[in-house]
Amino acid sequence: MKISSRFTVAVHILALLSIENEAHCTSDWIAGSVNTNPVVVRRVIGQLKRAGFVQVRQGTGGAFLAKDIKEITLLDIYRAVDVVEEGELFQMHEHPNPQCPVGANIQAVLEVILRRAQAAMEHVLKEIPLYDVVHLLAEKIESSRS
Amino acid sequence: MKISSRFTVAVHILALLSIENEAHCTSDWIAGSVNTNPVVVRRVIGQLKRAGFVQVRQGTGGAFLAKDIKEITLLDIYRAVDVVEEGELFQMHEHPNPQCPVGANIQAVLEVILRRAQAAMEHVLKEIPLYDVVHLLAEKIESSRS
DNA sequence: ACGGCTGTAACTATAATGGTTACAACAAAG
DNA sequence: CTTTGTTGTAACCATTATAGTTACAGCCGT
Repeated sequence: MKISSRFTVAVHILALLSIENEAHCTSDWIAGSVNTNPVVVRRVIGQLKRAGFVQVRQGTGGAFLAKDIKEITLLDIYRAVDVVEEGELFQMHEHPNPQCPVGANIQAVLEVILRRAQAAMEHVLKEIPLYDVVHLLAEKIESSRS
Repeated sequence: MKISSRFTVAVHILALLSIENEAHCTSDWIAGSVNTNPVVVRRVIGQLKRAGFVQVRQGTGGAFLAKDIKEITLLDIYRAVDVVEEGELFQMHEHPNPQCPVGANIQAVLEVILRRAQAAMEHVLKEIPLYDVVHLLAEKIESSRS
């Protein structure tokens, strides 16, 4: 099972807004870069808006960044698009038998360990500001232009 | 999205085989502890068998451990039950627009970062032998008996 | 008033999960 | 050698999430 592409799409959108900040970034135009449907883009942008990362111009349209890219981490984005519940990356089986000593205790033991594993993954995301992604991207774009 | 409970069920089963090693561990009996259907248990055991962690007695039935629990890590189990593809915890969107500088380069940038995040999570699992789980479990069982 | 864009609802296809029934193959016990 | 209990696997189902799509009311600048 994979973590929904909503997350990587959200990063794509934000990086796009940062790099093409002159353009009139409509959902249609963004969808062209991501290669998906404009409605999918609007849905993700809706979540980014609620998190305060972007704003959208009413009527005339177009999204733009509403927060410094040094102050948005990948973890913030990951949380904003709601791809993994807090502390619930791993699915436990519902009701192990409380009569069985193993069934009665396995969940408590596993929960501690699995939360730690999840936290390790999320910690990596937390340490990476969107700024880094944008700058790695800018470098790559630069070098591929040559 | 959550990682399939096949993983936690597999850990449950292996811990059960270790702790109740006297018992005649049929899929029916194990299913009673996990609280699921025996076929679900047999499917998981099939994967654990392929990985060489358990053996099953033909005809008469019953599974038992085939490897030292100090030599099985949670990562091994996680791999055995095939819950997350190698390096693909995060879903990328299929074909970002190669004409767009962002679309053309975002995946390469994200892949490095996201693989690192996944690796951090899996590293935690790698450091935990089944032995630790079984012993934490045994302690808990002991203390809840009092 | 027009035209282009957004936000959202509603519907769809696809895929994975976990549960269930069914049954052939197998081996031990009588 | 037949009975009994178990395994391995196929087949099917309900449920859920994802991602794409159509449709349309509402907004706002021109």
